[in-house]
Amino acid sequence: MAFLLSQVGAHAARRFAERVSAIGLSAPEAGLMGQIAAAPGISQQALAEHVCILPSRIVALIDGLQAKSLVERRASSEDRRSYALHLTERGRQMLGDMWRIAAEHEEGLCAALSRAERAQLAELCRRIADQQGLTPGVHPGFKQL
Amino acid sequence: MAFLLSQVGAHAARRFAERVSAIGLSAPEAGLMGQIAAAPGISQQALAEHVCILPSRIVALIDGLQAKSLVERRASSEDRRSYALHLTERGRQMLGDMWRIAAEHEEGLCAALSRAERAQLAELCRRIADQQGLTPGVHPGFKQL
DNA sequence: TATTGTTATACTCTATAACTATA
DNA sequence: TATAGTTATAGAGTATAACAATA
Repeated sequence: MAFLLSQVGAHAARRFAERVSAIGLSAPEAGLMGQIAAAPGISQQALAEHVCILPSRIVALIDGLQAKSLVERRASSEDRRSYALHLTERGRQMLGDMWRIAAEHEEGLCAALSRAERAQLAELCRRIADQQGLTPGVHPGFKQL
Repeated sequence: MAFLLSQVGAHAARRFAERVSAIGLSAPEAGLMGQIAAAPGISQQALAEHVCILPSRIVALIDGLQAKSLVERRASSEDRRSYALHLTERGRQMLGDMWRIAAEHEEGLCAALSRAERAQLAELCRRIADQQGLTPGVHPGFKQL
């Protein structure tokens, strides 16, 4: 059963990655944009700690998002060492597309289940996630150790 | 919800990998040993196709398992190009340990759920897996394209 | 002295193509 | 000519350490 969960989960992640690649995003990029939207002005270090990615990887990911004009690094007012990360207008539009794609993905993935069954599945997964200490909204795919 | 599934699934995979590493196996190695046990004498090509790993990666994985004396490559009687893969006696013992670890893992992962709820979760996941065309026992973690 | 962002580096995983020996 | 196994190689992803600017 643990295998089954892992199997379905990996399949879901893979299909989502395929879908968002259509708008030029990788899954980690999409996840990071969601986190920045949820905490505008966050620093790279704080973001790295929150999603458990190494700071060196954050740099590369933000570089990519900045090159696509989806995220901007603003100078922080308090600490001249750090940046305040924000989505650009284009980034916000892209995030909207991303959520539309996520909804389609969800619909496709759960096609075999009724609404009631989907709610039931969500509740069981949520109970496991809570008990296992998973941070809501943070994918363990990025996690060292 | 798709995200939740992927999150819990990735967590499950990660914890399993940590657990089997205690007996010196990686998760792909453990999976491959299970497949060989289920189809003794299978060739590397057939194995590669079945689990959707590239033949070149199979070579490296089987090299590793052979170096640990868990798998042996016997000469095929029909086709001198191909090998027939078998678990060694030590490999069978190791697979037993692996199943014990998998059972512990399952118990730990589902600690938040009652027996009835686990069965319910398994059934819902199985329905998704069937409808999505996932091969039972084959993890999409190894899958190109 | 410690911290933020960054670069350099290494190791694994994954993917492609080319080679060899058989068929 | 096609196939099984193999090798070489290149590209991601991930981890470590070290560096410059600032605190």
